[in-house]
Amino acid sequence: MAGERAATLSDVAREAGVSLATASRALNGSDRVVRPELQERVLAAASKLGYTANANAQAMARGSTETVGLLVKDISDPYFSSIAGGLADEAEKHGLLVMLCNTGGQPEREKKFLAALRRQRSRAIVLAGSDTADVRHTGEVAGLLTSYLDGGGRAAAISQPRLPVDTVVIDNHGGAKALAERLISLGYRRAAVLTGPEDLLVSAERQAGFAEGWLEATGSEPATVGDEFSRDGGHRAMSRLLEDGPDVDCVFAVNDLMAVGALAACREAGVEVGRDLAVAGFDDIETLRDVTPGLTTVRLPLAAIGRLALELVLGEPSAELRNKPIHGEVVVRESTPPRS
Amino acid sequence: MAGERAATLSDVAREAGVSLATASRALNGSDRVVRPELQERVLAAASKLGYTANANAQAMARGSTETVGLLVKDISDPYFSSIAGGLADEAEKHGLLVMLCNTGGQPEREKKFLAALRRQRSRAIVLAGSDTADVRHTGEVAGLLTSYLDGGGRAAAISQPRLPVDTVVIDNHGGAKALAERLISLGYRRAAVLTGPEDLLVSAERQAGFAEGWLEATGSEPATVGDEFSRDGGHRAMSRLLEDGPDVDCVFAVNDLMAVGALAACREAGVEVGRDLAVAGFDDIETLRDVTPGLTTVRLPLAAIGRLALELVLGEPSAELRNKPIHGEVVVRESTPPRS
DNA sequence: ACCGTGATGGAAAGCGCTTTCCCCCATCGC
DNA sequence: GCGATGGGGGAAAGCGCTTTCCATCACGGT
Repeated sequence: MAGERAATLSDVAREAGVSLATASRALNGSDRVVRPELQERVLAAASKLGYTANANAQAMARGSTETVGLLVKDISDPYFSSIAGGLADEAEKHGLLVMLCNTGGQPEREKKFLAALRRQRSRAIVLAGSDTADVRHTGEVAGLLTSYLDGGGRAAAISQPRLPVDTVVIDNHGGAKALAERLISLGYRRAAVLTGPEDLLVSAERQAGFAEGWLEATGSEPATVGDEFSRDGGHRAMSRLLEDGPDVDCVFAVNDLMAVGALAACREAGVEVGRDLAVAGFDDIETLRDVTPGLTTVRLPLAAIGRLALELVLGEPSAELRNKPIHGEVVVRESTPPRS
Repeated sequence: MAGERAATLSDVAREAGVSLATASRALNGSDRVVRPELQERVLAAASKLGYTANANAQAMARGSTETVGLLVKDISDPYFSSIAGGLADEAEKHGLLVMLCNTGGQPEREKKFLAALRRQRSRAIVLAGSDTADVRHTGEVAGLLTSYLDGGGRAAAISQPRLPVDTVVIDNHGGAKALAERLISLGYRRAAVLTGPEDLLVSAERQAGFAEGWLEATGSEPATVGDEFSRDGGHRAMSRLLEDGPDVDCVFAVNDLMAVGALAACREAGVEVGRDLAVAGFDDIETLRDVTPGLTTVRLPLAAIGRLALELVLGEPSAELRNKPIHGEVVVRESTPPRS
C-alpha cells in the first residue's frame, strides 16, 4: 500500500540493468540516443514498477518547470472564467499546467501570488485585468514582475499596458466610443453611464470612451452614476438614477453584469427597457446573451484573448514591449431599438 | 540583469555568515529555534540579495508540495467556475496553489492531467463533475487515482460517489424530485424533461429524480427530449419538443443553461413562458438569476461545494470513504407560476 | 567542582533527476 | 593492419533545499 515509497528512476535503472543516465535518457528523451533494445527494457521496467517521474526533481535538474500562472480577480466572474478557459486550452496544447490565482481584487493577495509563482519558478505569468489606478500598488507589482523577469521568467498582462510586460490591450475606449456613436445613430440623445469604482481602469476607460463619443456627437457629456463593478452595483446605480428622475433616454453600463443589474432595476421600477429606456453593456458575456430584452453590448473575444495572452507570453521574447490590440464589436440587440 | 543567477540559500547563508542549516531554519521556520540576532542577520541578507526560495527544491527536500489540482470539465461554464471560485478561496487560506485542469470533457485529457498532477506530487486532487457512465473510463480513472493515493496523495470528488475517494455528493435525484413535487403542487400535470447525453450522470440523475417524483404523484412518466448539456442543447431540445406539438404544461431542463436555451426557443416560437408553458432548470447559476421570466430552479451552493471539497481533501484522512451530501433548494420564480 | 541537561549552530547526507565528461568499442579510411 | 572517428553507456557532479546527527556551550543541581 502506501508503504512502499514511489519508485524512483534509480529503481527503474536497477530493474532494467542499466545506468541511471541511460534510464533518464530512455524515459525522458534527450539529444542523446539510446539503443532501442535498452530503451525497451527501461520502458518495461518503468511500467512494471509503476514509475512516475518527479516533476519537482526534474524542475530542479533542468532548471525549468512546466507551469504557468494565471492571476484573475475572480474566477467565478464569467469575464475571467472565459479568459481562463481559452488560456487553459492553449496551455494544454503546450503541455503546460495552469496555476490559478484568485486575487479577489486584493492587492495583498496579488503580491502574495506573484511571490508564490516566482517561488514555484513558473515558466510564465499572465495577469488578467487587475488593473487599478492605484499607482503605489501598480508600482509594487511592476517591481515584483521585474525581478521575476530578471530571473528568467516571462509575463504578460491582459487589459492596459501599464506593466513592463507584453500585453493584450483591450480597446475599452474605442469600443465604448463606437457604442456611443451607434446609440446616437439609433436616435438616442441623452445618456447616462453606470460606472464602477473610479480607480478601476476598465471602468474608467469605458466611461471615458463613451463620454468622448457622446460629446463629439452631441456636444454634451453623459451623466454618471458610480457603484460596484457588479450585478448588484448596476442594480443600485440604476435605481438611484431612476429615483433622481431620469432625464435620459439611454444608459450605458460599463459591463454586462452591471447592465443586467440595471435591467432588473428597471423592471422593478416599471420602466420597460427598449420602450421607455435603452440599456447597453460591455463584454457580451455568453451566459447573458439570453436575457430579455437582448442586451446591446460590445463583444469581446474573451477565450481568444486568453489564448492570445498565453501565446504572447510563450513566444519569442523580444527586446521591446509588445502590445496586441483587441477591438470589441458593437452588437445591437433589443435593449436599444432604433428610436423613432 | 538576467545575468546574475537567482540568489540561493547558500548565498544568503554566506552573506549572513551562518551555516546553510541556520539560514534554512531562520527563513523557512522549523521546530528548531534560531537565536533572534542570527535570525535577523539572515533575514537581512535574504532581503538584500532578493532571495526567493525555490519551491521545487523545497518540495524535493521536504517530500511534499503546496499545490492541489482541480479537474473541471470546462472552467468557462459558470457551474464549474463557481465551484472553482470557492475552492480557490479556500486554497488561498491554506496557502495552497491551485492547478487548474480543464478537461474539456475528454477522457484522454482527464487521464493526462491526472498523470501530470501525480508527477507534480500535488498534495491533493479534486475532481469536479466529470462523471460519466462510461465504466471503462471510470475504471481507468479509479486506477490512476488509486496509485496516486497509494503514493500518499489525497483526492476527493464532487458529484457522484463512483470513485474510491471522499466525495461531496450532490443530491441531484432528491433535488429534481423535490422540484417535480413542487411543480405538481403548483398545479402542473403534464411534464417533459430536457436532458443531456445519456451517459452524463448529472443529467441522468436529475432526470430520474424528476421522473420518480412525477410518477409517484401523477402516475405518469414525463416525456423526454435529449440533446447537448448546454444552452444550445436546451434550445434545440425545446424547439423539437414544441414542433412535436407540446402536450405538456411544464418543462424541466436538467440544468440552467439548457433551461435558458429553452426559454429562448419558446420566445422564438411565440410561446410565453409562465403563461403558456412553465420552465424550470437546475443549479441556480448566479448570472442567470436575471433572465426573464425568472427561472424556477434548484439552488446549489456552488462556491460552498468547492470549499467543502477542499476541506474534505485536506482534512484528517479516514479509513473509510466519506460522503458529504449536499442538498439543493427549490427556488420558485416566475417561469412556473401557480396554475389556476 | 563535576556532570547531566537543554539550547543552538554546523557538517553532511540525502531528495530524484539531468547532463557533462570520460571511456569503450565497433567502424572506416588508407 | 592501424589509428582516427563516432555512437552509445556509465560515473559522478550538481540543482537548492531540509533535516538528522554531532558538537558546543552555558547552566543548575548536589
